[in-house]
Amino acid sequence: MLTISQLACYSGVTVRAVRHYHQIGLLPEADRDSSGYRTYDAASVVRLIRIRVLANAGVPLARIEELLDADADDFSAAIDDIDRELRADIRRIQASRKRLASLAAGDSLALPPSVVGYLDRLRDLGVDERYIELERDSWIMVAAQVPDGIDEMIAAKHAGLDDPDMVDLYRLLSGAVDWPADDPRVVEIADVLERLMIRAIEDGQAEGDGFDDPFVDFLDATTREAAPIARRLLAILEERGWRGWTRIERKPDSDPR
Amino acid sequence: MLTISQLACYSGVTVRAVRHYHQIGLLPEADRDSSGYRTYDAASVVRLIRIRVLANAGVPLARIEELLDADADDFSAAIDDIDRELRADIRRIQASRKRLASLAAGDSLALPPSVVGYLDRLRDLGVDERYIELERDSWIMVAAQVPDGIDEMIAAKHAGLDDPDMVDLYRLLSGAVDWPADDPRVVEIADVLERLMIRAIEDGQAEGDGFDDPFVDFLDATTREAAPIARRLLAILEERGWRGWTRIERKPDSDPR
DNA sequence: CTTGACCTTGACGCGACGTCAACCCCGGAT
DNA sequence: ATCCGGGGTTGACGTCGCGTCAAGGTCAAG
Repeated sequence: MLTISQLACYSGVTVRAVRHYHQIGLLPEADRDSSGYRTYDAASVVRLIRIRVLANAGVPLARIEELLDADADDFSAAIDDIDRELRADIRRIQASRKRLASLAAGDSLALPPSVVGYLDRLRDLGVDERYIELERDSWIMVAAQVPDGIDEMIAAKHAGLDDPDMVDLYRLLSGAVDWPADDPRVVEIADVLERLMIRAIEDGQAEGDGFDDPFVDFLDATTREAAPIARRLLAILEERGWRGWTRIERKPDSDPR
Repeated sequence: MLTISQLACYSGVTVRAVRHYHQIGLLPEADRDSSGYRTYDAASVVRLIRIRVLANAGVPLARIEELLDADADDFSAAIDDIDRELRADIRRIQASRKRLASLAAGDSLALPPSVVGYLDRLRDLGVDERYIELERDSWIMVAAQVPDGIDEMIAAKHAGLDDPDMVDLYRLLSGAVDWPADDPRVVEIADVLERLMIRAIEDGQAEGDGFDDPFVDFLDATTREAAPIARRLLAILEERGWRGWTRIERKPDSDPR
């Protein structure tokens, strides 16, 4: 008769594992000797070795019992099933590795390459780094919201930069992050911006953006918090009949001028 | 300002996950409104999205914080490190899959192919299935104990079957599993067995088997329990100066005849 | 008689949350 | 005023396969 540590040794498992198998019912509770020690025999060793073989092959403990006394067909069906799960595990990890690799390749922690390219272009235009960080954060949120539409949106933004007014706008905004809330130059920004918006609507660029309204409101609110001047700018635009910043939209009751 | 579910929605995580990140300190505890609700802003969304990007790339939560504000070198070093771990995970699972495949291929739940072949040969010799099961269980234990030596041992057993006495022995043992404990034919078995043992010693086959003594004792004890006749057989051999069954060995004080 | 190596049960810990439970808060309909 | 449904809050348990510690009882040997 064997003690639990001898059983464990001959079966190649730890004592703790044996007790665990008892606990979950995989190994039936063993007989006890006069002082309460568990006693085992060769049959226990053989059963435990079989359990280990299956466990080492990646079979979950909960499924081992059914395998131990399954006929050949059920057995191989179960094996197929388990192998499928193992393959799925591997695929999951490989997907992680791909994402990890794209992070290492420079994806600026949540930004697709197209956005990185766009921000680089802004940098080339001389836009202030602090303003770029504001844009970047917005793009991070947008990319998380509509991951499939992001490249298209960025393409549209690139096209927008062909308009000198847009370049002008960025130059103005870039400096404006420091302006006090009542800086009068804000009107200049509003003028440029309004021209751009009117042209965007004429060109039919102000179509569905795929966002839902609360998200647009949230981005607008974020913009308002971003710099002292932002609140004023949006207020002026609102006076002139525009609705927000994120989405180009006229207020329903505004005259078309 | 956002509620927790809005934050979760914009960041692509579950509410529970957000609270979990609070709990482990990955996301700093948010401010509360008058009724105790957590309130969030855009910065929270951005941070949470970054956390998700890293988590989805397989970075353990515990290591995400250090990555969020690491410089490029530390970052890519950490990424390499994590990728190594992911590769190790994959290798582990693939090792499991290999073992699983060899199970499906017929490895009789813990038996290497060489042993299966040997047992098949016994079957061909007409050995009773019940006796074969006894041998099989012993081989399972032996294979678990000395996995690297098993093929060599089986080769030696195959060679042993060239001796007609060995075939004879198996025939006798095969029938003997049913004999009552006092069956007189046991002497016949002892005679054959003793001839074989003497020859084995002469041929130098009784060398180190790689087992330690307690394991040999255990196998002997198991043998004694296996059939009614076994105890008698071993007792007779002991009278004649032999020590056990698993290991061919003379008792130290026995005359060399 | 002590020592050290065994055995026993019970419990927490890991990782990343999912899933109750029990209760609070708020706005809208009855 | 009340109810309802859909938010929010904390707290706790479950997952999986054990490792590890705690606090004690048992046993063979010196």
